[in-house]
Amino acid sequence: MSIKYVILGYLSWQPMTGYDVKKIIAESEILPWSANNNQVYRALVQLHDDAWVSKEIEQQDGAPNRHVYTITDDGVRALEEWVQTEPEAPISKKAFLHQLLWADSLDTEKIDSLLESYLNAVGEKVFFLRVQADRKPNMPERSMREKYLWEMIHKNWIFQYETELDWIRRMREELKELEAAQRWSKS
Amino acid sequence: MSIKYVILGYLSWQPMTGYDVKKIIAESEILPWSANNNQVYRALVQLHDDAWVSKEIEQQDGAPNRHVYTITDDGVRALEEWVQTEPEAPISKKAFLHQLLWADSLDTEKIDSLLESYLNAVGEKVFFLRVQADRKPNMPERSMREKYLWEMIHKNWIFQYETELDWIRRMREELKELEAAQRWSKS
DNA sequence: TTTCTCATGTAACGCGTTACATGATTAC
DNA sequence: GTAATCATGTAACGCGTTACATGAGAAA
Repeated sequence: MSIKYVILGYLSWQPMTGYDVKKIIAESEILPWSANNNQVYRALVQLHDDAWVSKEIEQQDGAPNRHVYTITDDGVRALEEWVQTEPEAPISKKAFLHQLLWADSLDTEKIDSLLESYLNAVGEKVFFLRVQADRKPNMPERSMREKYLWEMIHKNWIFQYETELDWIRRMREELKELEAAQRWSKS
Repeated sequence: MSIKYVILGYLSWQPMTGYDVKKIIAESEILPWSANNNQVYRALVQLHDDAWVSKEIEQQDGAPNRHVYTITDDGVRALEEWVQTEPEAPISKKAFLHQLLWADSLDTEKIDSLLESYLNAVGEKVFFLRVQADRKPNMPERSMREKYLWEMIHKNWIFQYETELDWIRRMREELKELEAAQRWSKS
């Protein structure tokens, strides 16, 4: 997936330095990158090579010079094209589900406590998503519709994790019932 | 995430060759790997080096010899430990949402048709998930509980994509309303 | 005095992907 | 005759990660 275009997107909102971009990516709950220097600074070099951004160097003393990147007309066009590329279904990595596939060797209590841990992990994630959806840092609101788009995108993530929470709760109950039913049939 | 352990899991169900493993991964709707040779055959070499699987070579003529891998006691133990490792929240890559973030430069009709394409992509995915959840290929059912676990894992994926479909439908309606409201206020 | 923020960059490595390579048998 | 299935493997490459490297000023 293209971190390159995501960065270009933010530059279409405001001119920024690599350091700024890095911070936005690191703080965001919905951008799935770790925001390491390697990727961000390289992407900016690429964007500059493509002439999708221009670069201005602000002299500083006491700190390295700031390289401020600004989107160009070519960049605006490239972004608009990318936005219209054929949508693809999301791809999720649910490592825990792969663990669960082979969890039948554990007793039901152990499985239940694993599910509880999973519930907590997902719950925490939702919590931070909610906080960020409320505070709206680094969220462009250049029009009512843009504001709506951003809010819905945040809701998308919240809904996804809430669906997960429902699934966990349901599973914990049903596993208890299954266990009870089997104990009954054995005695 | 560890394709290595997923492969070990399947070997805990049945002894298999690399070719068999590859087919299972390729056919599965819920395993997120492309099942390329490089990964599968290397993983099997690693598992063998770890002594988590043993290897038997079946002589054949007309085709390469079959290398049949069988899980060892050490392997069973390693799998059981891995199953109990601390669960982590899922990580999703929703490339389309990143496109939508910067879609405010498009008119509402264009956005709607993008959403429609996304709806189709996700709808197709759900369809195949449903088919596979029904047919249950390569699904171990060594106990009632294992059967239940596998069914719930498939449902998890179906629920996730259905939540996505609901979100898309809602968004398409709300965007139309927003558009109408704004046209009203302008005239 | 230690830690945080600002600000840029490089090196080494892991995981995953596509494509390449071989070759017999079976099905259409 | 062409394509799919069986069956093993290697090479090149891209994307992402952690860790390394530097260095000043401000805050705790």
